[in-house]
Amino acid sequence: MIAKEAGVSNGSLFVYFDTKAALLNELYVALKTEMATTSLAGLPTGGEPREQMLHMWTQWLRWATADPEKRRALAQLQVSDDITAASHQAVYAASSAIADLLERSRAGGPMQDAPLGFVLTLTNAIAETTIDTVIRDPADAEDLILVAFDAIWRVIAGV
Amino acid sequence: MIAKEAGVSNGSLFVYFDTKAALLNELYVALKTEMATTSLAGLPTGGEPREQMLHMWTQWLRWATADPEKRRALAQLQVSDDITAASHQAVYAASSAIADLLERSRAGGPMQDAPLGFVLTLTNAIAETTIDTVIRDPADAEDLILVAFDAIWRVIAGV
Amino acid sequence: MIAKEAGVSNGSLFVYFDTKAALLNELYVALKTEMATTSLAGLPTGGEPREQMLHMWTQWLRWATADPEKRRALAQLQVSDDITAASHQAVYAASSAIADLLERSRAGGPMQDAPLGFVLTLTNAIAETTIDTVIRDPADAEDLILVAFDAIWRVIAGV
Amino acid sequence: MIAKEAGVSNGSLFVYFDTKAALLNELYVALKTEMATTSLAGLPTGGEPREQMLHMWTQWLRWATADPEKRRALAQLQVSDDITAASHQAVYAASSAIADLLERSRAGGPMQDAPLGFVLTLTNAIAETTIDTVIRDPADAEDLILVAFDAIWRVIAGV
DNA sequence: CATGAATGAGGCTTCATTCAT
DNA sequence: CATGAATGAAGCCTCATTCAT
Repeated sequence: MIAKEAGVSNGSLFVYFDTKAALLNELYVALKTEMATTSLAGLPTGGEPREQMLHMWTQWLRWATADPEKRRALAQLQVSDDITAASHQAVYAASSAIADLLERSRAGGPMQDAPLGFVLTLTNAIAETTIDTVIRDPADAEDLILVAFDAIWRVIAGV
Repeated sequence: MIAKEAGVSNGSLFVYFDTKAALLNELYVALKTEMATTSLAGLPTGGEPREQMLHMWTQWLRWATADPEKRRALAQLQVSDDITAASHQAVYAASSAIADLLERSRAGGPMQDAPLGFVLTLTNAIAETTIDTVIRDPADAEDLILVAFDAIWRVIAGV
Repeated sequence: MIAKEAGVSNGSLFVYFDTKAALLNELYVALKTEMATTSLAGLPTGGEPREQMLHMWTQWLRWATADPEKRRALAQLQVSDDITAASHQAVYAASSAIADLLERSRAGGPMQDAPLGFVLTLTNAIAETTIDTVIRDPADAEDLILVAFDAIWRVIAGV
Repeated sequence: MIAKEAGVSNGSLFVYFDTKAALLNELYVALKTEMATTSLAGLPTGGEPREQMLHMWTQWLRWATADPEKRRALAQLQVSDDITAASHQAVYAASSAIADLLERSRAGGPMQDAPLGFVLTLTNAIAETTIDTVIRDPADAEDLILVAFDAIWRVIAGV
């Protein structure tokens, strides 16, 4: 199915990926990296953490809701047995700019002593829940995105 | 594999479940229902919403962390194409007591106008993130559970 | 499927038939016997062979076209590996009255020296072809039945 | 069983045939086409219809009796639910030369007004009955084939 | 005698992978 | 490097049959 969708022969897949799992892992890392890159594009430098977070948040949700298939793929890859710890680690590394932003945002807040990885996955989980809700019912997307941002900000910064 | 694990013949599976998908759907609903029931067991009646939420939260996390395999199964079932809308609906119905508690908890707070379903899935997502983190590294479970509870409470009640 | 159609449990089938093949054989013999009996009912005694044949022919086609499912079942049973030589023999025996009629009909004709079994199966084949055609397109049934009778009579009696 | 007989792996079957039914349909059309082609090979052009029919008849029976397994396969395929209307149609189309011959043969005879398809299946049925009889008891094959030809000729041309 | 749960062999099909061209 | 035929293990499911109740 992947070969057909890509318009190549099934054999060609194995020229570039040793196994199916290898392909899935690369896809996973690529999608997550794309997501991180897109979310951080044009981040207002020198701005307040909250302003920067809002910027990232908006782009993040826009990216994911614009392409529900990618979102759906990620949802399944994230829990798949095929994705190795190395891939998860690579994603974590590719998210360092986001981690930095979270680090600055939580400074002095109730989450300042939690493991950073926890704060990151928490943010991720809230974003994905919001995305799924928006995809399922795009009616009040604008409102929901803001409500969700206030929520995540309360989680991280506490205000 | 399921048949062997269950100690019955493969054919016997199909005496009770018409298809593999039917089995998965029943399992999904059963696990989620068990989770909801367990979380709500012994809920202090007449207590404050926050106190009740904390009770639920604690039991929820205890249930999930006590049985990582169930948690892992749920993680994959939740995003599986095999789970029908009817099953998701059944789970939603079985979660009405939790929904009630959330409804009371968010009264007057920043989430009071959001769709209840969104608040429910958000709570779920935060819980699962916490669970996964605890399972992966059970060292500081106690702390993390409380930190996470404060976070979810900020999300819902805003304080 | 047979059990459900019959409104009994699957187990009950095996109270009356040792194997599925046994059931099919009994069904085959029963259907063929019913067909023979019906075809010969009210045969004008003392009439000319041609008159008797026409009588049989008409009733035969009527029986088969009235119940296409039985016809279809017979078509498949006839070529099934499950039907034993004994069953085929039993059908042959149950068709003795038809055989007698054929014997009288072919006397002095071009088929008088052929094996009687061949004449019988030939008659059968022509009847079934006619039946299938009538079932598929019942429009000109009356005409076709007569045209076919003339044909079979030419085969047997040669006129 | 088919794969083993063919000396290929089971999976290879599905490289060439999407389903088992597709294979059976192709086999059915191929066998019938082979039969038609063989029967008509070397047809004496410009001869009398009767002479041509006899030629076809002889080759037809020779082909079928020479390979009882093919005959047996056809007997079951012909009544199988797996064979589609399209396949039956394809066979009909591949039999057009036979149909032509039948058309010429019945001109002015008692079958001239019957549906051509009926005459075709009738001829087929008589041939198959003859074949089965010959296969079962090859002793007097020569005689039977001629007796049967006279019969089919009486059916079609009436003489 | 009737039932229906239990069984396991077998059937059709998919699919990840290999490899000769 | 690209292809696609070939493979065979594995997967889901059906079904004839058995047997305890």
